[in-house]
Amino acid sequence: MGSRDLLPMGEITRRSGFAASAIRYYEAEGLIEAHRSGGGQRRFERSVLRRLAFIRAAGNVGLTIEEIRDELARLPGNRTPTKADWQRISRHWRTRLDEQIAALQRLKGGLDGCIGCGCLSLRSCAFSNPGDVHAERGSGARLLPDSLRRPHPTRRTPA
Amino acid sequence: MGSRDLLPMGEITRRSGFAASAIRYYEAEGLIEAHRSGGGQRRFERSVLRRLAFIRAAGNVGLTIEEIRDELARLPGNRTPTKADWQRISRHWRTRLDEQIAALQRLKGGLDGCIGCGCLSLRSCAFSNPGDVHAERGSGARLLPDSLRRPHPTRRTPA
DNA sequence: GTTCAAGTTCAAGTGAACTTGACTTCAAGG
DNA sequence: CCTTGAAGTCAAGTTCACTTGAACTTGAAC
Repeated sequence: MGSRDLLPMGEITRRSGFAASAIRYYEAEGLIEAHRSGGGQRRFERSVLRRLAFIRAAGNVGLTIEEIRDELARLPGNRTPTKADWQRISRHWRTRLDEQIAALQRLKGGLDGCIGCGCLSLRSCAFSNPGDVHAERGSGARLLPDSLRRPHPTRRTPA
Repeated sequence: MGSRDLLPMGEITRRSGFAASAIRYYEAEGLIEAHRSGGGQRRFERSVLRRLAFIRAAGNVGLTIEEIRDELARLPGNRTPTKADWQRISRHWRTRLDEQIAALQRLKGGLDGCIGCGCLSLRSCAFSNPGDVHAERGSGARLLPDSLRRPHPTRRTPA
């Protein structure tokens, strides 16, 4: 079937909601592919709209470009994701989401306990203990998994 | 009571878990205050440990430095947060956490519906519709509130 | 008095995910 | 042919929350 009717940039930006610069960036990063017209203009296959939808969804779930690239790389070629593809991916994302939800609920639970306690003392408040009490190497129960700990580029290993 | 026994940097870093550079940064940003010794060294009041605990907690909830500064600014001076302070703040955070949790659950719900549907077509998949269907001005149901939409510095107004 | 860990400042770097600027070129209409 | 708007490139800029490095100075202990 048709490898004809390729879509120009404008169509893609309009239908995907991404800025042209983002589209180019994704191409440069290898998340999507583009053919070229006689002059150097990009011409996209219809399937990149699906890829872009995927990218947006994955981004919303909190995957990095790197992770998204990996995930996409497992879908052979431009193939429309199969049921199996989708199930694997869904599992991945669901796990992530479950973690995030659980983390937030733990945090909220701690907060409930805190209301009106006037604490926020370093030793007793569930919100802030990572610093003082069992200080350095956070072995104890982390309230937030790294995935939610504020995507701090450099903070990674607080050293 | 003691406005004596001020704490030096090392004590603060040890007990708060923040790096010295972070402490200095927070001072520069006006989140905390410091006295100075004869030479120029910082001497902190005990209360800044509480402030730092607050900062860490707030950061974990996802507040930006800007927001934390605002919140702190409402606590008069160095006053130990009162019950009322805490209740207001807790409400604020709880709201935010509730939003975040709800958002993730909506997302997960959409994902459940998606499993095995083989969709991710731009028009039907709950995960990716913001782009295509009701395109531009996202008036429809957002799956993710801005608070979770990936703190994208520049993405703010996708323009 | 000497030593040296602990402290200081200031400028510059980091990483993620794009955007912006400063042009140049393409493609379709008149 | 000429204009116009959509598209191209490439380097550099942006935001956030810090960290890092260089180049000193302090201050508590011996």
